[in-house]
Amino acid sequence: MYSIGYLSRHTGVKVPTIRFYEDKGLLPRPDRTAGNQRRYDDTALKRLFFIRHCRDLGLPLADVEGLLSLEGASGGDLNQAHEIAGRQLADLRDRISRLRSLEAELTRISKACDGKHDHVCAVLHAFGDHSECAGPHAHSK
Amino acid sequence: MYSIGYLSRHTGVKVPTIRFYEDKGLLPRPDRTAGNQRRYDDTALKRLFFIRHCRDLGLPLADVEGLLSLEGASGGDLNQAHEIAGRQLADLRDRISRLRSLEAELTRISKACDGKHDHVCAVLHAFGDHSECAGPHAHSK
DNA sequence: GTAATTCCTCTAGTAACTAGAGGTTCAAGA
DNA sequence: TCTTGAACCTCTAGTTACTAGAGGAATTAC
Repeated sequence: MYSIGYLSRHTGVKVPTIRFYEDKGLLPRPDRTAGNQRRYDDTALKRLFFIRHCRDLGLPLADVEGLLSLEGASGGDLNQAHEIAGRQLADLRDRISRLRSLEAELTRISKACDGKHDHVCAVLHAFGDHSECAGPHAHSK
Repeated sequence: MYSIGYLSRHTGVKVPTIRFYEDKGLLPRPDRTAGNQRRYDDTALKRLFFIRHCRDLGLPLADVEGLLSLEGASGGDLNQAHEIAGRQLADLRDRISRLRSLEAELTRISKACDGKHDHVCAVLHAFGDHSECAGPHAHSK
């Protein structure tokens, strides 16, 4: 049986965050000691690893919950897992392409007046001037 | 003089968000009509464009505030603007590289059991298994 | 036995908005 | 001038995914 601190150290998820996941229903309520402290087993440890990995991959908690609910599912239900992975991938690619155009523009801005910024700085101007952007850029997420 | 709705339509910033920015001190409190409605001038319009552009570039509001406070500044103060642009650029590049490694992994996961997902799905397995990752990936932002 | 560490619950705060309730003002047409 | 509908007002509360802190109890190490 593991304490919450042990879980935290081994998964890299902070202690308050573990409690937060419990609150949200992502982790089942664990057994408690006589003194009311949480004690976890290996199943909980694995589940927390799973959550952490999904979060690292950028999945929102709602999707993680969806995946967790598929545990032990079979057949058609598993299409949901594929769908989540696919959706996430598309989202990721979109984010990357948008960030790349932002990178191009920031590079432009940063170089705008290298060194020689006297009285009216081109950087400030560039931040304010949308018209110089290479392409359209939606709100970054 | 422009209404808040006009500002919204012309900058693409939603009406409640404009009020929010005013609350946060990013936009000065505008004049009001006898009936207490906000009326803006061109200066406010430009300022809002500036804010929006910065937000599109991914700057947090705190940084936007910093840039706005540099208005009319000269000499050394302008280094701050460069610093913000540079910092933002570094952050962006970091995000892009992390997202790219996530993309690689999600691609792997998505292909894990194409079509043939019978009873224990590789996708679910892959989501839970950190050890198969190509490289380390910190929490995506 | 005692001291240090870890744990408990609870509230509130973060960023950057968004949504809704309930009510007022403005602008345009009849 | 009157009326109607759109746009405006303030205020509260909700969103996501945590994080921080207060005040106190339990556990662990020596």
